[in-house]
This record gives sequence, C-alpha cells and structure tokens, in this order.
Amino acid sequence: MQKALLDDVCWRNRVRKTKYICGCDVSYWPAMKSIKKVRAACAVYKYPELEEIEVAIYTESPKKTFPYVPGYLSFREIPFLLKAIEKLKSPVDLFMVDGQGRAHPRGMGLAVHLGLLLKKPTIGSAKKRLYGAETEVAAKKGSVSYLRDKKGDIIGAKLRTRDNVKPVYVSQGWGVSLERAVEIVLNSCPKYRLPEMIRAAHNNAQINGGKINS
DNA sequence: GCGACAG
DNA sequence: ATCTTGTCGC
Repeated sequence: MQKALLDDVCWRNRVRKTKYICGCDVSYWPAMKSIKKVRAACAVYKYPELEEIEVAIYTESPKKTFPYVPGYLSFREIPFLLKAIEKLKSPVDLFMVDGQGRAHPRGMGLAVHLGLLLKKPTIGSAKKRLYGAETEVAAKKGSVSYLRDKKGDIIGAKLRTRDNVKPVYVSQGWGVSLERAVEIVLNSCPKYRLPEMIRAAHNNAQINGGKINS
C-alpha cells in the first residue's frame, strides 16, 4: 500500500500561507501490553507568533490497536489522529506530526501518509532516526546536515533546534519542500528542542500525567 | 545470520 | 510509547 501511494506524493513546495499550523500527537496507556486508552491531540498555533489558537482531543478505549512496527506507524496512529483533526473548528494551513515523513524506507512515513489523506501540507518532525544515512551536525542552533537514501538522494534533515541539544529529524510530508520544512520547524522552537505545537499536542494527549493510577 | 528499528 | 530515578549544566 505504501509503495502504491507513493505515486500520489507531491514533493514540490505548494505552500504559500502558513498562518495556522497544527501539531499532532498520540499517547497510549499503558504503553506496552494491553493498551486500555488512546488519546490523540491537535494544537493549532498561529505562525510565526506561536500563539495557541485551539486544541482538540479525541479519547478512545479500543478493543485492539494496530501494533507498533517500525515503518508502519501510520496504520497505528492515523485513525486516531483523523478523529482529533475532524474536531477542529479553526482553519489549518499545515500539519506537523511527531514522526518521519519522507525519511522512511519507502518514502511513506506518517507525515506523508497523513498529508495524502488530508490533501493538506504536512511536515514530519521526529526525535529519532528511522531510515537514511546520517552525518554529524554542528552544535550551533540552526545547523543542518542531511539524511540520504541508498542512492545518495536527500530524504530529510537533521536539525539542531537548540545549542548543544540533541537534534531533531525533519522531513517532507506532502506539498512542502525540505527547505521550507526546516525553516518552519526551526522557527517553531524558540525555547525548547521540539516545536511548540508538537509539545502542546503531546501534553494534551497525555492520559495520566506520568502516574500509573487513574 | 546480524544489526537496526519513528512512536 | 510509558514509567522511575538520578545527574549535569546554564
């Protein structure tokens, strides 16, 4: 399915106005075996001011969830993400997800798949590498190095969003150039390692603030 | 066969 | 991903 969907992907930049960016994330409880609750959250932020405009949350107690399998995260999280996204009332120009986009074994990471379904520009911002050859990136905020596939083509970027802090992996989703994606992610990290809208989505998706109870 | 492996 | 606990740097 991922290989087939790749034909519909637009790597060209077709984004002009990015006044409203929505960060998305999903949390599970418990995390490992027999998941009882899943919560997806979306946080719309005004860009580049980074002011929160709206938050939408969707919670469910699914009988069964698609397992986490590296390379197939889309099938596990997209169903929940769509539920939270459809609750949004405010307009969104671009979606940012916590995961890879083009930097994926088949070029079909979560961000790309979601963009195809929504027909909206998307960007993938991940905390760890999934695929691609990487090189060191300078310690200064704003520094970039690139992720390449086996052919040597660039499929993503390793971006330092804070001085001396572990970099984030940025890659194209749908309809956004890598250059633009890197620029947007960097402008969304004024004080923390991760983009503000993703941090907000992550926080709102938390089911038990770090405790085993409730 | 072995190592890697988003969340 | 989630949970726990401790340490290091600005």
